[in-house]
Amino acid sequence: MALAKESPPVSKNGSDQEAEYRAQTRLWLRLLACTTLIEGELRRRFREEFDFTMPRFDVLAQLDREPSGLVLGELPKRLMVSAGNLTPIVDRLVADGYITRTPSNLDRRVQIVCMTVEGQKAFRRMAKSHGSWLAELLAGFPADRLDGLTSELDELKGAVRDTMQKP
Amino acid sequence: MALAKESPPVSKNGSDQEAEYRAQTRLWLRLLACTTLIEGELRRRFREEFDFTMPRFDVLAQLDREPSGLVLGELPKRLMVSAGNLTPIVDRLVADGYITRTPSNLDRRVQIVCMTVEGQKAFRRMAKSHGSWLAELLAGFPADRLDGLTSELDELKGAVRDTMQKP
DNA sequence: CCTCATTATTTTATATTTAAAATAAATCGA
DNA sequence: TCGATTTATTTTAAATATAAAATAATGAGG
Repeated sequence: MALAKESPPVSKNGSDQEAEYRAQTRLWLRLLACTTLIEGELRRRFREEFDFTMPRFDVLAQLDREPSGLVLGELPKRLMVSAGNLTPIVDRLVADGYITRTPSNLDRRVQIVCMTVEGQKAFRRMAKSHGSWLAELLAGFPADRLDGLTSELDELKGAVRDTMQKP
Repeated sequence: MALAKESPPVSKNGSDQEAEYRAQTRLWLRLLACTTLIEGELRRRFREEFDFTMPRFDVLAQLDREPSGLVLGELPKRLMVSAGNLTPIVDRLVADGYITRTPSNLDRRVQIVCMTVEGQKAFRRMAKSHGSWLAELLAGFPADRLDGLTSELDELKGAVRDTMQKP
């Protein structure tokens, strides 16, 4: 591997560094603003229309793609839901009849969660609304730039994840 | 006003619409993923290093730019903190000696909050860490594309806000 | 004045979130 | 097999979030 010649200068002078700091902060604030704006509106509508929270919807969304069910412990890995948080969410989804939770025969620590038929119906109804709400909110953004922005964010996500995994 | 000739076709055919839905959903999922990834890491570090939450930091950040203090009711407008939520946050910042809260003489309903000297010191210390953490997390993203991405997100935010304000 | 509507803030009730401790079951190595 | 470690999940405790009701002060009209 080439050790020297890591393209541009490795260290930056003070004011370059400052400028980069500011640009990074601006980016972060915009990212946060966009997300909270959209998330707040989606959450509000989910609550009003379906008395559902986003994490509950996310759990159903995951199970919808796994008709044979999913090991409970898989969900915190795929979603932004902590394990401790998952228990009451699953409890309520079971109580509402949207999913079932059955212990595995092979390993009695493991719970397998699976969507019920009502759960599937409810999920599809909600997913449809979710899609149209999103379309409504994003209607003012040019459709031909959706993919470009998505790619940039993909790259950003990858860069952040790489940095976080190093130590 | 021109009624006809709204540039491209007003309605799209089914599969175009579907494709746009998917592109919008992908964008939203990336946006959410980036934000939660960075936010989670920043929150974790804030808590570990300073025993501080982000809303508490945000309040100090606002007050830092207003040396003469701010009317309490101004904060929920500027930040993503609801009014009911603000009370316990401010209570604790007062208890910790970072800010003061004094009723206005002109209107006894109004509270004016103002940063203390200790608050300023604590804020600057935390803001410095915040900046360097962000720089660390975003180091893998090309510096010369920070501003471009920020502009795109600005536009997205504007588009969403416009849509939300219409009804 | 007096009442009604508005505004600023707090309180309340309920839900959710997180980290960390606890429980419980499985596995591995001596 | 025994004991130590790991793994899956739940429980707990503290903090926060939300909406909605309550409180309190102001101001505008009649």
